[in-house]
Amino acid sequence: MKEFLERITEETAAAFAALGYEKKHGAVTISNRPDLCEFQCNGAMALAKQEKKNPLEIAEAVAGKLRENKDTVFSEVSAVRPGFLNFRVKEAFLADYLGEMAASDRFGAPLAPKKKKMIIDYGGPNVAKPLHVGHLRAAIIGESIKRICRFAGHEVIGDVHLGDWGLQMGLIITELHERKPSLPYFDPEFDGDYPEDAPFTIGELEEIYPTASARSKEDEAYKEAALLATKELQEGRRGYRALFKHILAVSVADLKKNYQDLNVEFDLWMGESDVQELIAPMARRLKEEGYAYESEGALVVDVAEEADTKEVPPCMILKSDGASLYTTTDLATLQWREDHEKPDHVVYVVDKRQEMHFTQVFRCARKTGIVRPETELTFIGFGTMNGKDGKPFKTREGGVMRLSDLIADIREEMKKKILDSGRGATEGEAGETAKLVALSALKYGDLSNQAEKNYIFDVDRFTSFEGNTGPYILYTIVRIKSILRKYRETGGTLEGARILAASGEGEKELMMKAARFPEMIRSAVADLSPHRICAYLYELSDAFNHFYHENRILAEEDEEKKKSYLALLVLVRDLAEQCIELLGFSAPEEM
RNA sequence: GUGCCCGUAGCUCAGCUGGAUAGAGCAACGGCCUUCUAAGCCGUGGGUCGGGGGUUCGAAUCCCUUCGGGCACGCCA
Repeated sequence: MKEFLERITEETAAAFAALGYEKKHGAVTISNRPDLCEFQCNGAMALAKQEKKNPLEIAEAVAGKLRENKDTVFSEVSAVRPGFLNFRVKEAFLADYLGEMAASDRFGAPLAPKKKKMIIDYGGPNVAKPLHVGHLRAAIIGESIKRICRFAGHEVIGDVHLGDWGLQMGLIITELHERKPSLPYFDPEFDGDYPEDAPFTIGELEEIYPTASARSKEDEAYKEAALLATKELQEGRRGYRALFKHILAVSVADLKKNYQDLNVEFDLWMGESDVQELIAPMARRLKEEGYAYESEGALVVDVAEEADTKEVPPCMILKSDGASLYTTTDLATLQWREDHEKPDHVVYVVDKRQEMHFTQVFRCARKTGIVRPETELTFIGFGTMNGKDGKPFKTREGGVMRLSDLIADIREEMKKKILDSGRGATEGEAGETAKLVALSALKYGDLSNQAEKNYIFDVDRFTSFEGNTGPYILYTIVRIKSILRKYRETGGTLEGARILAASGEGEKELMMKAARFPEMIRSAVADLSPHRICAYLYELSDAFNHFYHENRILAEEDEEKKKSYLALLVLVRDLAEQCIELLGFSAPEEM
């Protein structure tokens, strides 16, 4: 189905065309002066410049043409001062449009013209290290973008892309060796089966790594040992590979639990270690085919382009000591994806400070044919999460905050508020509701800011139940659900209910907001921008709350009208729940 | 040094391809609960859109310049 503005624009465009002007001048937009009109068209002014005519005369001619049409969607058309065309639409037309939306399984939202296979890379956690707030934005934004793309009709794979290779593994192995030297993993002579259970818990693992990391900075011999262990692991030493598998398994189980708390789900749990065997052949090929050459001892590929306004350094494939780096693994990962998934589009949701790195990787991948020429590669860089002081977010003690602690704090805060609200929730109910509300606070707080900008992470503000927050959105949905429930409980049925032409102002406002859902989705999909959805959701909620205070829905005596109100509520509830689903959280029945 | 991003109300942020009086939320103040969840609603006060030029009938929006802040610039990830 067509978007609401498209429908209206068809009519104005036809009027422009009938007068011998280009159709494009008929573009209608939402009014920025709601006191004067609902919609406006500014085309007459642009046209006047081009035709060297009086804009008001053109506007008046168009208005006249529009008034000739008896089946018009407009209830009011006027041409005003410099050359604006102002409109109001017929309530019945609006109601019919909403009826169509309600009957559509996707509320009239457009499907992407061409279905793509996409991979969204938005994890990046390190094995053996707890998730911290630095991983929060990638998870929240990436998850939402994944859902948005799926809603647009694409086939989407979410990839966690674990950091599971490198020195950190050697450090853990070395520290473990010190603590439990008798384990069979360290005995080069051992050729039996290693134990199935890991010789450590996630708690120990999370303590072992920082300890080892700190010690390696002071103890040269220790560091040497760690480097050696890393090398031996990479060369396939049997006991170390077995330990590595344990570390990975224990860590991944814990990560999954953490991501689950965020309502974030990955389809692919690949990591850097999975592409290691691709590196050597890849480097060899690039060298043989003349893409890569030696520079200052390292193997590099030039990726600078003539149009560059800044210097783009060569893309480094191998360090001068022959070791791989971040770039290498990312290229190998693209290679793996090409080989196994053949995606049409790969999207990276990563801290924006890594933009240069991805520019290099993308160019190198294209130049060397690691990806096909038609494969789209997109970098979505998000800004830093700062504390109230405007500096990167830290705990009160100045350390890095663990994600699990942050979530627990917010849940606790929410639970307290729910119990204090005096709505009679039990301890257990409050706890469950608090989980949903906490998630809405956290995610909405993040997504309502534009991803690419830095933002102030203010727990007090996000967990506040007032204003433009996740809890406010949920509260609005819960209110609607409550009314619908009450109606059902008193034996009401919505059989045959349909949305009638609005009779009140708040009602029409709400209906106009609802009608904008399809165009909002289109732009959110086009820009991969969850922030658009938040803005819409807030406006929709706001419009509903106005309507709610203006009308006593269940007490409405006109039965047809009451049913129409309720049908509208069903649509608004469904739209709002579709929106929060795309943002990655959900609403309780009561709160 | 080179390049990118940001600068809008006391605070946190919207403002789409330039349009008619720059919008929200918080904070402040004043109202509205015997009636569908007051976690709400209504109202009041608060802005030379960092500064200066320019393009245009019209600029927060486009161009130039300047100041202030952030970030990135081959062997970390």
